[in-house]
Amino acid sequence: MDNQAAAATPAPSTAQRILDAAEDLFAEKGYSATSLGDVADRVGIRSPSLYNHFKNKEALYEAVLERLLTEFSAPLSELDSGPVTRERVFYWLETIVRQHHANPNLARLLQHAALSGGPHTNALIDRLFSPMFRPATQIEGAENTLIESSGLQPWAVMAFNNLVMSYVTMAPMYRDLLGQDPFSDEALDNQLNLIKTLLRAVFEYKGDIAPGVPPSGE
Amino acid sequence: MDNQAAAATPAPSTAQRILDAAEDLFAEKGYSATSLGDVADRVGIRSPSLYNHFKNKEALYEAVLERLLTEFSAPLSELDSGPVTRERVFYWLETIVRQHHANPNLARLLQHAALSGGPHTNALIDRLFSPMFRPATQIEGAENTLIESSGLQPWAVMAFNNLVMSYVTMAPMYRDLLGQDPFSDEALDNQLNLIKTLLRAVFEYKGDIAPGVPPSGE
DNA sequence: GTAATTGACTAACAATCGTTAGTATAACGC
DNA sequence: GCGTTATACTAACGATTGTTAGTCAATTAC
Repeated sequence: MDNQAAAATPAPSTAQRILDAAEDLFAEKGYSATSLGDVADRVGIRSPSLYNHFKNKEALYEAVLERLLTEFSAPLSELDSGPVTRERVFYWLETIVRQHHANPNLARLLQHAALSGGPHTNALIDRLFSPMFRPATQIEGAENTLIESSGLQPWAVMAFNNLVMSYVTMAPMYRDLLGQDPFSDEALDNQLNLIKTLLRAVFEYKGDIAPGVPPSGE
Repeated sequence: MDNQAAAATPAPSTAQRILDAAEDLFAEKGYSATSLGDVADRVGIRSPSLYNHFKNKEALYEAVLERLLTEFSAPLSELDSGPVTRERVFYWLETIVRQHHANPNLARLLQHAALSGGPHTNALIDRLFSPMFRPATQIEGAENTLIESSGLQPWAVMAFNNLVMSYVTMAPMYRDLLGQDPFSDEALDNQLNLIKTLLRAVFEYKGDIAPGVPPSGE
């Protein structure tokens, strides 16, 4: 009768179940469009009972955010030290892609925050993005690539990050457009393939910086 | 006294001013987080007066969407016919970038719709994205590039589109991160430079498809 | 000039929101 | 066993929401 298998994943506490429900709803609808009644309904309790676990809606949101940020920053913390080789950049990108596939909610929450430009944005920026822009960051052996030598590096870093995150935030649209589950293993492979190919192209491209193309027709 | 200069841009009607205000607010906060009171305040009227111009909130939203879609589809309609050359792909990308810089609201509205996966999404998809995936679309002279030959083409098309749109939807974050106005002329040049460089790298890259990088550290 | 239409307004509604107060029940400490 | 704590509940609040009804001044039609 004792469920040792379930002991590995013990029955989640009410607070955790509230966090789970709130995370999904905040990520889908955003802060103000998510009602505490919706959260409570998903948990199977009444909305005033939420106040036994969180001070108010704002505190619940911040708890959701905190849990997501620690979840996402953990696997990447090991990259903080040591030289930044090309291989580590690839590994870093692949890790991020897999993380966002495993849990799309952080990207969605971040996108909501960025759109509304609310006060939540700053905390997100500091925790997630600022580490990407440490001044000493330069990729070994990439001194003369198009990105490094053209002053576009921070833009390029953001671009690749956006590539990963927008895939997640646009996922419902991908589903309708391409007719397949954007979170399937096959889709994950496709995205990894594409994004690594783009990164390789950037690293190995030896041509000039885009000189501009005459906008007139043929 | 007659203002001939103003005749070129005649005083906008109340309906237009409502559309302008609603467009900004829907794009910033999303549908349900935007109240008709906010819209009315921006126009300088009371919220019930909105009903003299639009049937209800939903109709106002759809009118905003309709105006944006026609505004954005017009400059690109000329690309519907004729062969798809590389130069035309560059021109198409540059046009899209410039459009979204001139008015970021469509991208933001689209991002809100995609996140919430609401019923508005389908109309947006059909009008904006489906033309990108006409079956006969193949880029002249690109038969053997990495994108064309690897079955990644629709993914790549979406990736480049996401690159453009996520720049806009993440603009507030760019402002705080990079410390400059993401919609300045200089920033526009930077983004155009980066995105064209990426596209050139994709077109001219002759290496293999990403073979995967051993994820183990050094 | 008068009638009709437009478009603003105020007042008010039902619903929903976040939140508080007060109560009851089950579990836990000693 | 008993008091304490934790956590669920119902009832109710003030505020805000989208929306309707009805009024009134200004513009337009003839």
